[in-house]
Amino acid sequence: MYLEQQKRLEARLRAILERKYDVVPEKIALEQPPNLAFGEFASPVAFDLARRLKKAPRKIAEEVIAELTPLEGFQSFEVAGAGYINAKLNRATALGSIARGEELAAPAETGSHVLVEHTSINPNKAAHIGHLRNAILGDTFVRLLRAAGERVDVQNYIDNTGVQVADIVVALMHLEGYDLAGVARLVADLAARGERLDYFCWNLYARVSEWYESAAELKDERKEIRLRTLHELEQGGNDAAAVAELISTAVLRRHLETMERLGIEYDFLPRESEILHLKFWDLAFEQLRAKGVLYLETEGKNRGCWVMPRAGAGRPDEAGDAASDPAGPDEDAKIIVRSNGTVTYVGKDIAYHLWKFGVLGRDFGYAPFYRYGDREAWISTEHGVADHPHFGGAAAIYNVIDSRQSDPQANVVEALRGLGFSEAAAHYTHFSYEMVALTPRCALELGYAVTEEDRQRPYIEVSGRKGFGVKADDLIDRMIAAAQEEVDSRHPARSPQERERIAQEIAIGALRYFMLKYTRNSVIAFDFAEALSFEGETGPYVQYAVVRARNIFRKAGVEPEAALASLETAPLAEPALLHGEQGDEIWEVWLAASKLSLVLEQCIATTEPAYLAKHTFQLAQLFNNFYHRHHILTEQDPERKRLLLATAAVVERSLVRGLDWLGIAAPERM
RNA sequence: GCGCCCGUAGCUCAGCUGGAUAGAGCGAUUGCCUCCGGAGCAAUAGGCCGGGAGUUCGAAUCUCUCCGGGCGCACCA
Repeated sequence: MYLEQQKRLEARLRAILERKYDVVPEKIALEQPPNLAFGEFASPVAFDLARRLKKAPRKIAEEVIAELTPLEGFQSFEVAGAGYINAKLNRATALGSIARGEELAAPAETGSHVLVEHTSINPNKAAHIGHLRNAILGDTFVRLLRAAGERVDVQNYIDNTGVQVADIVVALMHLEGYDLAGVARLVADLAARGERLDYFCWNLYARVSEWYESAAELKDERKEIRLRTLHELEQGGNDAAAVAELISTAVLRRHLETMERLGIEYDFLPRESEILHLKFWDLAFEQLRAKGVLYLETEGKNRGCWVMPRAGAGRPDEAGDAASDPAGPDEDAKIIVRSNGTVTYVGKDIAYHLWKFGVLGRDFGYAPFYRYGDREAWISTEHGVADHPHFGGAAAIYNVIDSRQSDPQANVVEALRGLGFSEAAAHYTHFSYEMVALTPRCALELGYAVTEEDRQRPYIEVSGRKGFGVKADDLIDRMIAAAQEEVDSRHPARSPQERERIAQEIAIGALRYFMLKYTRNSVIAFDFAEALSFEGETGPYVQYAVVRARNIFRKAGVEPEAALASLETAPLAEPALLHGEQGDEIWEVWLAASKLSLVLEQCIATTEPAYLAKHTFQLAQLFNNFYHRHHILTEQDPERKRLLLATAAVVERSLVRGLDWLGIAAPERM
């Protein structure tokens, strides 16, 4: 993962500190100096030592440097500022290391089994831009984990028996008057006309939400229909459940198609219907009750419910039995089983997560559901097929869920901990992110009625219930159209098929980059002008840098690999080419290109893909700058030309790989 | 009321475990095609990093507090 030189410097620093000052630092801090003039690495260790040794940091730095020199691969060391130890690499040697791809060496397979859950859209309407952020973040993180050698299963949880699906069933059967056969015909008709079912449901869902509220005197009656329908779905074996199955399955297929346009695939689609029918909850309840995580409330407003104390709600362990607490019932406790005996969402989620960690004691049935060229996405069923892969039983899980759900997520972790699965609880990560909202301007542009109050806000929350938002496929369509227009005008001579493929790669690159460039806890105030931009800090900008590099190799008739290999067989004869003003510029590009693995590691440690997006942009920027200052093909000095070509090659390699981890293709032309 | 997130240039956002002159994109102004394609490059203007206090050799970054904005806290999912 790192350059040999860096490892060597760290080891030597550690040895010096131990021998000379008798301190054993946990980690040797190595930073990247703000300016190349300070060298390639800088260590602030002298500052820490200064306090402990009551000695001036500069003095310590000098002493350390005296012991550092000489060090293989390094040219010199010096004290700078208040006591930094700055290290300068032997650039020509380091160049060889980078050209060989030393720091890119594939990491060893960790063997651990990681599970990432993302997307998880209610299968009752079209996916919107908020879902896109979720799926793109999740998919990118999966790519990062796999790049780091993890074995990852991707799951997309399908809540096919929840209120949202129930609402659509109510809309079809009560509002529209369809029966089961009628719904089947409707689905077939829409498909025959090439209409998107999820779009049809988008409008229907907004209408039924309105219907519940519209007539005051009928409100209770309509809510009653909804509740009854929900129970019918949970029980199964009736027409309402059959309609739900029909619609949710068809909408799910649409969601998978939408995501496939963005290169997003899943391994397993666990459904809530199986969690119910296979009675996952019964097993979870046994464990929860036996371990005293749940208790039956006998007093107060939660009387008759099985509840769980909330995390951080005082001393749950101490009293042992919170119900007998002299202070009275814990009214703030989380209800897991209602007084009517039904299980809440959190309860089902606890059972599901016990399965994820392989400690439930029961498995799903599996059946193939959706084909991706050479592989299959499996779905849960009650009985399943005999021959199937096994999912679940993960060592670590990541749940990509927006930050609004952090409370229920915390409840699940608390339950795991209460059951004694502290290892599992410690490897449960809520991969949280903020929502995508619309700017008031964007809402008006789309023709929505915006209240005066909303107009004053920085952004307005998207709402599927109100039908307020930008549908994922609409955005993708618009982006492809915009890219297509550009490609058509730039490459009229290319075949329509090729132009279309390039336009798609650019559009997807722009969309994925747009969703990834914001850090997770920043709310995205969506605006078409920004999303549709292909200039500046965008995916196409990075793609374009790759295209430029490739154009050079095409014209030169050289392969990038050969340009790099040339530095391995014959090291740079004139190290001076890497020094001076021009040399610094070139060397800076190499250094940035070599940081890819470091960035990958950082992205995983902080569950933040945005760092990689930023990094690829910065590298592309450095390269574009380099491209304008150094004209490669007309370079007369052969040794210098060899260096310039290799520079383009190392950038091309690094960018293509980084983009691949982001799920962004690098076109041959654009 | 309690919890979580945010407040950095006109706008949208970066700023890694506190560290060397606070960065980028967009927008504005001005340049750059005898050149590997300009989806590009260069330059200029623009910031008491929301206010205050504290910790530290050193704070945009950590702690407290106040102000402003967002989102959660249901026998909904």
